[in-house]
Amino acid sequence: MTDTTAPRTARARARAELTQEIVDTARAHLAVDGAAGLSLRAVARDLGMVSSAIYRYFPSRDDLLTRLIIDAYNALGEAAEGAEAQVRRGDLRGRWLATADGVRRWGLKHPHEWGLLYGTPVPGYAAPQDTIDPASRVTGLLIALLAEMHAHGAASNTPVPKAAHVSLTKVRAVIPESVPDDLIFRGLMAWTQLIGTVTLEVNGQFDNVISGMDAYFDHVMRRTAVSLRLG
Amino acid sequence: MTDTTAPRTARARARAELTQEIVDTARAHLAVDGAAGLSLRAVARDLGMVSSAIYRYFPSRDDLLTRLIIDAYNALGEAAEGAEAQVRRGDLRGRWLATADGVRRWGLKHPHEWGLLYGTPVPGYAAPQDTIDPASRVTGLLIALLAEMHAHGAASNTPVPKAAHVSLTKVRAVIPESVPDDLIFRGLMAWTQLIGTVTLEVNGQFDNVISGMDAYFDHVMRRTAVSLRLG
DNA sequence: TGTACATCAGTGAACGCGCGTTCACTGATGTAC
DNA sequence: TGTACATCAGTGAACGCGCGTTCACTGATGTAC
Repeated sequence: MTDTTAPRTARARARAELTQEIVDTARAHLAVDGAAGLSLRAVARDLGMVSSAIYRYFPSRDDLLTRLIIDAYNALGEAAEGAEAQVRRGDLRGRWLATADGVRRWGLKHPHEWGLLYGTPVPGYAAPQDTIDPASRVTGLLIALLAEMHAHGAASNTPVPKAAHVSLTKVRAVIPESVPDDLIFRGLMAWTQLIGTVTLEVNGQFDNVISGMDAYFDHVMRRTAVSLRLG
Repeated sequence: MTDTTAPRTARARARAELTQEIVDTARAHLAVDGAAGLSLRAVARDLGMVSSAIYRYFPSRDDLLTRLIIDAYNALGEAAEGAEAQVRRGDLRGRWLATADGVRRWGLKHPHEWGLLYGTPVPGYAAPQDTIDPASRVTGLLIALLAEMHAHGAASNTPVPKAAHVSLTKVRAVIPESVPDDLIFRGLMAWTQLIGTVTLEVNGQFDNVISGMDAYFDHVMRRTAVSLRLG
């Protein structure tokens, strides 16, 4: 009857629970006030603790912020993966559209967390190494798609100028070697179109420009699918 | 010998100069600390005034911020227009590339001002009407290009689904009627690609992904030109 | 051209607020024998 | 199973900081006659 993975002692269990409560409360504050307005004292107040007590759980405000960023990347990753997983594996275009839709939905639901990931960096905060893995989880989906597209013989071998080829050196480290330059460019541009469209929408830049963002986004992502040769 | 447009009295002249000094100092602070860190007291300190003196020039911090936003839109507009004006009028593709390059250069030179325009909105700040005109100055260039493209007979009349057509209702108010839906979508997507790429670069999202952003950006904008049918 | 009054810029003190972080402490929980 | 000591969570006070904004005031500049 013992929970094998659960923390053994009551103290450890309480600690895990309270840590989670702190993170949840902080996330709620983030959703209302944005990253700049996130305050340890306010979080402590909400939990009925004294502000210094937080320091038993997080050594500083920045560490709490890091935790929120990691959680946000994972939540976005899960949302995208979940949406993408609904689609028949062979339907590459459908998988792209589902990923895009999942990403957008999550972003609209969590605008301030979106800002934390893709918006203006928080002044004075430098993201540590720990955020890299969760961050790449989201892009992993797209890379998998590109690899499959290539394997299924997508006609996308147009050569690319030398300078443009060289600019891909770093990104090649995380993409299967066989994927040609041309396809990588299409992928990066599709990715930028997706993140850019959602960011502009979240920030309200389309407010007086587009009527009916759902239809607009859908059509834009269909066109992007075409440019990915998934049309 | 009288300056016809200049303010008449010494007082008015001093006022105009100091107002400008306040704005310049504030912009310098913005460049270092970002919008959230912009403080009236710090600006006053730099100018050797007492903090309350600022209120003779700007009724509140938000009004100063509004002024900075308007100036930034105008500066970006000028940078883009200046770059675009160098190109022979008939060379539509060259004009697009020059515009893109001008926009990027300005963004990289003024990352925090870029963030003010296209980044996460400043918490608690609502942009007033006065910012609309300067904001549309930047997009005006692209709209002019689209109109000329159409006039020069760009083949871009592929019909667009009903829902997508409807989503363009608002934007149609600022675009010549003759420009077809298909071309508007190409334009909006090119715009998003441009703003998105610069935003991601300014925020450091390409740091461990792309080596040689100049070449990357150039190639991406050439491809975008192709998708605009300027290839 | 000179005087009287109105306008305005800048001062200095104050209000009221919130923040991150440190530190010595009490009392409860966990561990080793 | 019971006791002695070590670990840890949470307290409350304090440090030192910065902020936006208001207000009564002085002294200089501008305007009307």
